[in-house]
Amino acid sequence: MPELPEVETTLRGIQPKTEGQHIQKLIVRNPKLRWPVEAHLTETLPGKKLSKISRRAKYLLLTLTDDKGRESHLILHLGMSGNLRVLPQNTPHQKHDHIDVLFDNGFMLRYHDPRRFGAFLWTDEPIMAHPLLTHLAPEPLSEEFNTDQLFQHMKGKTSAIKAIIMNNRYAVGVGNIYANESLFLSGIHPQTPANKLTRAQTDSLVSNIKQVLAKAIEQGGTTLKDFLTPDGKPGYFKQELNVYGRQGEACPVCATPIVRITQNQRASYFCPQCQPKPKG
DNA sequence: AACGGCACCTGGTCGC
DNA sequence: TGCGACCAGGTGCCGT
Repeated sequence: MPELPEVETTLRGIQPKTEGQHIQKLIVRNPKLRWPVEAHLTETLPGKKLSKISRRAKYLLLTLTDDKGRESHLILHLGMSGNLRVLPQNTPHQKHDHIDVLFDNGFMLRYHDPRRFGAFLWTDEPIMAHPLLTHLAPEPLSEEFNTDQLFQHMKGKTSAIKAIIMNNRYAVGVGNIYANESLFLSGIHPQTPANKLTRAQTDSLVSNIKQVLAKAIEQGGTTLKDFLTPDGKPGYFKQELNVYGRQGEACPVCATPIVRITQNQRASYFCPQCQPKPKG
């Protein structure tokens, strides 16, 4: 499910009933996620206060504080199929409900993930020094993600622009859906070598990435099949999609049929008229 | 150093 | 109805 807007939607949904609450119990039904959920967490976490929830790229960062004021962190990732919901503690678990974090207020945070590509990691080291977080590009909705820095990165890069904006080193939060949509809005063919983009194209792309992500957040993310917000509602951005999943349909701008190709084992969708193939 | 491909999983859909 | 092939919102890691 989750690109940045879905993670942000999840964050906003779980915050009200969990932030500031004390952890009472941790239940791990299946520790086999992308990395094993450490067994000691069922003893380590109870008693700590969930003092703050934040987001870095597609990671959710849960700051925990113990009774001596010492901080530690949970690093959560939803992978391809994960979601988090806040539920009353007596809610029966279903298939793929792998982890419950129970709080003192009677609610729990439930992690559900059929494909188990997600992560549930804990660290008491400085959070931003964590190896999963150090190499990440700036937040896409911040000033630090801008034309200058992306254009700089693209110099000498022969890989396709779509691969670049989906690479955590150069842009974060942009998954397959929003990569395709941003490139469409900027009229850039997804296979264009990064070093062939003009500065004006780069400027347009940066701007459209920001706009697409911001608008998707406003709409509660994109629900393709199984993404639900923590309230159990789907995201409404799907109706805004111009090209993703629309092969054969008319381009909303020029009515040319949308084309699907495979790039780096991922589907790319584009309008061959609005996004002309680069020369050479 | 840069790049492309693989792996990790389950489940839904499609064609035969 | 069953079965195999293929597809899916991510990303760290490995080999070239």
